[in-house]
Amino acid sequence: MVVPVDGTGDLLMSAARALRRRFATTLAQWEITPAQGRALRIVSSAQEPPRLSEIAERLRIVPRSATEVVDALEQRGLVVRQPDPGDRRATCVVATAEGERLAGIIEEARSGAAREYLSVLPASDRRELARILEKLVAEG
Amino acid sequence: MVVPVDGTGDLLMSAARALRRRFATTLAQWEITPAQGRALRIVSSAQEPPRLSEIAERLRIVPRSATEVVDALEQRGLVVRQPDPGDRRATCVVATAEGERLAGIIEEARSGAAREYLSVLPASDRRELARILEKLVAEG
DNA sequence: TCCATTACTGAGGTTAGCTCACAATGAGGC
DNA sequence: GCCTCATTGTGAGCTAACCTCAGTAATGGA
Repeated sequence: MVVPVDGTGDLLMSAARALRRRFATTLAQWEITPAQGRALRIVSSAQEPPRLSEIAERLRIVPRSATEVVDALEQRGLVVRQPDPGDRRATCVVATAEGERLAGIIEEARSGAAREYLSVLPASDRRELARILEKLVAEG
Repeated sequence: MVVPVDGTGDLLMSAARALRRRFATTLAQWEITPAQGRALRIVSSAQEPPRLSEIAERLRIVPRSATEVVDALEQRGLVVRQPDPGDRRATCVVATAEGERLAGIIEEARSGAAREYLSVLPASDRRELARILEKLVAEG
């Protein structure tokens, strides 16, 4: 029998899983899949309208699959495709007003869920956690 | 445009994602799916051989699907089904010697990946991180 | 005895990913 | 200018891993 070593890695995964579940339930309210949510976030938070291939890259899926994610968002009126002015092969994806609005709501829900989840920690621990994770993410 | 608030929640998710990716690549070596890996872990780390329905519950899948996960593990000689001595309707799943061996190897890979990933932090930060996450997971 | 529980099986659906092929476009060499 | 090759998005079709629903069989408990 393998003795479970409940190491820091497992704790990290557990905490992230708990947070993801909380967030997923709120996300389900808008009948939006995780990939669609991430894509909308990418589109609405970008300085320049990202190309479809860039969205694919950031979602870590192949471009062909990103096409469908964007299709879904476009069908719901959250984004529109626009020809890239600099390269007529490419299409840029921009958020509509409605898309921006929903992205804002979702962002709020996301940060709300995180705030709530982390609220069991004293402020000093929260600061400490943020500092350490920042270092970890930056280096790793 | 939604301004991304790179809060602690996002950092937590990023760190976990990075860790999962590292681990997934090593896991793929044994041609084992994530669900199979988790099931094997459940089986090999349990005090008592878990029932199929318990495995399903812990994997958060329906029993019908757990049957197939266990089928796959059984076909590869990693686990065997045994009638539950206390309730002959139920079947318990126990790891074979080979299953225990593989579970140990995977566990080692998992903790190795975590150790490597966390190694960019000084020891004091690692301790602090473990302490805080422990509290977070316990409370949340 | 009768009903609930536990698991297995088969059929069929859904979802989110994948590859392959192709048309349109861009870009560099001659 | 033209030829060739790379890039970009997408249609067609596949797969893996879930799901539901319906049915069988054995067992447990009131």
